[in-house]
Amino acid sequence: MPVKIASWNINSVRARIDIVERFLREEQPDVLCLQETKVMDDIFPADMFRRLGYGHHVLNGQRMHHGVAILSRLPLHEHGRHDWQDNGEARHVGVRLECGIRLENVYVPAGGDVPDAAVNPKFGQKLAFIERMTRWSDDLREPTLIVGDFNIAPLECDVWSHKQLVDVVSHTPIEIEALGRLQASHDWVDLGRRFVPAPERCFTWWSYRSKDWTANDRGRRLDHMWASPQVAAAATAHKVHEPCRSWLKPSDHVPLVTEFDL
DNA sequence: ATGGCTGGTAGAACCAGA
Repeated sequence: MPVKIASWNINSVRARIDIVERFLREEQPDVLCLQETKVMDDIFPADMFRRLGYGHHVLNGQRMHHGVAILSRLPLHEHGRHDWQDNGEARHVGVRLECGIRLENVYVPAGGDVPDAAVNPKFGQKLAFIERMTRWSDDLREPTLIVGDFNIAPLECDVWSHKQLVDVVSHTPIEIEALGRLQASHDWVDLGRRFVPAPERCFTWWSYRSKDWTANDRGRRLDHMWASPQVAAAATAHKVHEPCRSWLKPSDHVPLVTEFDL
């Protein structure tokens, strides 16, 4: 059975509701995972999703910041949410699809400005989040797809300039090593690089601060979809939906879309 | 010229993102 799964850091689902609708109409994913919804569950803009046939909602939101959501045309069964920072922030929710696979939607902390846990606690929290995810992943035995904003660009070709970003949070060696341990803990397959082999350009985020994001293309690959080996084997197509970065009032991230034959 | 912008919330000479 073909299943199409999308993931998008939306940077406020209320501010972005019109382009989310456009994306659903044009792309027709079966399941949409959102990060940075920035809204409490009781005022989540659920009507648009229901109107378009996405009647199954699993929400883990909070006021102002963070927040994740899974909207689906297929039945979902929530199986849990982890607080991998142990500080109450809403950054994960997991569901099971009826075809059997688990789907985990995660928003890894950005980590602040200074890549030194001694002077910047947010950086330490980011590393702790990844380490706790790794312990969770160690024990995982079911076929799983984990998607979201990992806030780490692991490969040299995942940023516009490795040399200029090597000391910038999101591309530092210590973060990349932590992400590598997470990947090794379950033999996770990086679907982005399965379908777009390195060193081909594959950015998913461009700063708002550039007047024209296309002009110098200073992007990073911060968003990812990782699959258990047997789920990865069922993937038939994958893309980064770059045009969304030019839509009206865009998010600074663009969606990832993967098709499976499950 | 990688912070130059943006959203939420308050009503900011704010905070946070990455």
